[in-house]
Amino acid sequence: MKISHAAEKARLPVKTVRYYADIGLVAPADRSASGYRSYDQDAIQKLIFIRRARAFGFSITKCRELLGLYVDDSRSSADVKEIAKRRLAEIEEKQKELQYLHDELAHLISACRGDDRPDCPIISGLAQPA
Amino acid sequence: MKISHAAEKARLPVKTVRYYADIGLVAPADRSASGYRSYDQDAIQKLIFIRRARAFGFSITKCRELLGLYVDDSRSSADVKEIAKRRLAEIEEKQKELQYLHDELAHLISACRGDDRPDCPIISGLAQPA
DNA sequence: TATAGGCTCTCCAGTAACTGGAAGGTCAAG
DNA sequence: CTTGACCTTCCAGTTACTGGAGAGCCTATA
Repeated sequence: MKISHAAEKARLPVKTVRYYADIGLVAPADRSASGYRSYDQDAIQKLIFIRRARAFGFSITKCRELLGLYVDDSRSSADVKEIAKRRLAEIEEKQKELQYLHDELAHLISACRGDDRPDCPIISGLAQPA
Repeated sequence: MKISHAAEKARLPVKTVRYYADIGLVAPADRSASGYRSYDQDAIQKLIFIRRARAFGFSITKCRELLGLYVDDSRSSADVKEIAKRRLAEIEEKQKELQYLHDELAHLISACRGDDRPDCPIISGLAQPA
């Protein structure tokens, strides 16, 4: 299967699939005589796996690690769980930050009349050192 | 005031302050005879403004825009409010995404026994095309 | 006065994870 | 035989810095 077909199956841009091959994340199963990358079912499955893991916010490095566990039939589920739990903690941290940001910005916005006059609590709020 | 002092006042890394000068975001008030950047109160205020806006997730481009409004005494508060509201909507969008991610990952984690055995719902969950 | 240290300068390269584009090869259809 | 859609490689750009090299400057102390 040529790259565009594989990319479509995995729902990834062709450029990205090529990039993943370049960095040795997901190698094509083979190359045609003319140098075209050729993907089989197994490679496509890995691409899908990566797309999903990326959507969960796992970095390429973590994806590499997870992919290693994915292909390793002898891995323990504890290893995977550990990585996933750390990622979950990161997500929760990000959520807290975002909530804080949201509240503060919403507060500034609600304090702003939003009229023609230059007087603006958002601007002055941002200028506060805190 | 030399750069390290200004950076400290604004609570930004020196490298970043220099970078902001390079990209024309916040220029130093002056240069010493030997070429050292010299910052005054006004420039520091702008640096603080930028740090805060960045912490709110405004991009450098948006910061430039906001800084323009910040120094422009004739701007309307409506302009600022519009930018801030768009930003708030983005934050809320991000929050929804993150919540979805959180729930799905938490679900996978809770389904995983986390023992020595290779059987792992997280891995198989990630391998699903959806 | 010499020197040591701590600052500052510029410039270059690297980060993450792609994305866009140029120049050129391949392949099937008409 | 040509057209057009695909494929290849390689280079550059994106965002917002960060690290480091190599060199200049400034001040305090021996």
